[in-house]
Amino acid sequence: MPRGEHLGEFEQVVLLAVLRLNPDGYGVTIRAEIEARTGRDASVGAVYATLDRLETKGLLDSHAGTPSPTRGGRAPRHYRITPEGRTALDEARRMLDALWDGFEPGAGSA
Amino acid sequence: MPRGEHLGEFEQVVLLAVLRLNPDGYGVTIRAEIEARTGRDASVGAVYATLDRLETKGLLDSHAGTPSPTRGGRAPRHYRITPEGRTALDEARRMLDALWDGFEPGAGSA
DNA sequence: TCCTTTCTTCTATTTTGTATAGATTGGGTC
DNA sequence: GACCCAATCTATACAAAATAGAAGAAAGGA
Repeated sequence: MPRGEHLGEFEQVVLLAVLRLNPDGYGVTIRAEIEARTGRDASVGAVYATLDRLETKGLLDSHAGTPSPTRGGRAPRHYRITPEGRTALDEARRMLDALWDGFEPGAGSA
Repeated sequence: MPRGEHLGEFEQVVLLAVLRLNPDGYGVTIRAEIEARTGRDASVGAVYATLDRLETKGLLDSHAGTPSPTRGGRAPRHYRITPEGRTALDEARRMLDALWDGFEPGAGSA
């Protein structure tokens, strides 16, 4: 198996959050989405580092936004998922589904 | 990851394979199960290292098996998932499901 | 004995994940 | 118009997880 082929756990989470917010998500809202959906409070640095890595891999791309918040603030950097990113996500999901098959979550018995 | 809170990507895969093989999986068969189900050819070292880490965390436990293969061979170490392991798996799945919700895989563009 | 088979351990290295601190930007305030 | 403040991103350092493959160990047969 060629190296660097799989999405890390947090990479999947971030990619999914970007997908949900498409195409306007940026650092702060992405982090908020993760927390809102999963209850997981990721650090700011963790989010940006992962976003950056994902962009380097071509799974995400970004462009500067216009700074128009109610008061002050630096221009946000918006992220969009690329077709490659979407494919990687589907692939990761397919893999997990194949392993879960027949063992639905919560089915403690057996 | 604050003190063993989240499962890594490969940790999830290995845990799931152990669950499927419960309670008789061991290194070699676990690796084979992963390959059979996902097509992913994980290295031997990756599997054992992960198994070990998972056991240290209490998500898996192991016991020596009896060596009864058709011909020779060292005794295998069997792995079973613990209730904590099962809980961690359900939690990881719940998190991913929450993020996928409304964006079923393969649904390409809106 | 020693060879073969099956399975596990070990060590080194790269990739991912996390935290903290700080730089940058633009608007408000006086 | 200099200064402060809040929102956002960047840099750096380090910890944990993932990878690769060679080496070691135990059991049975020739």
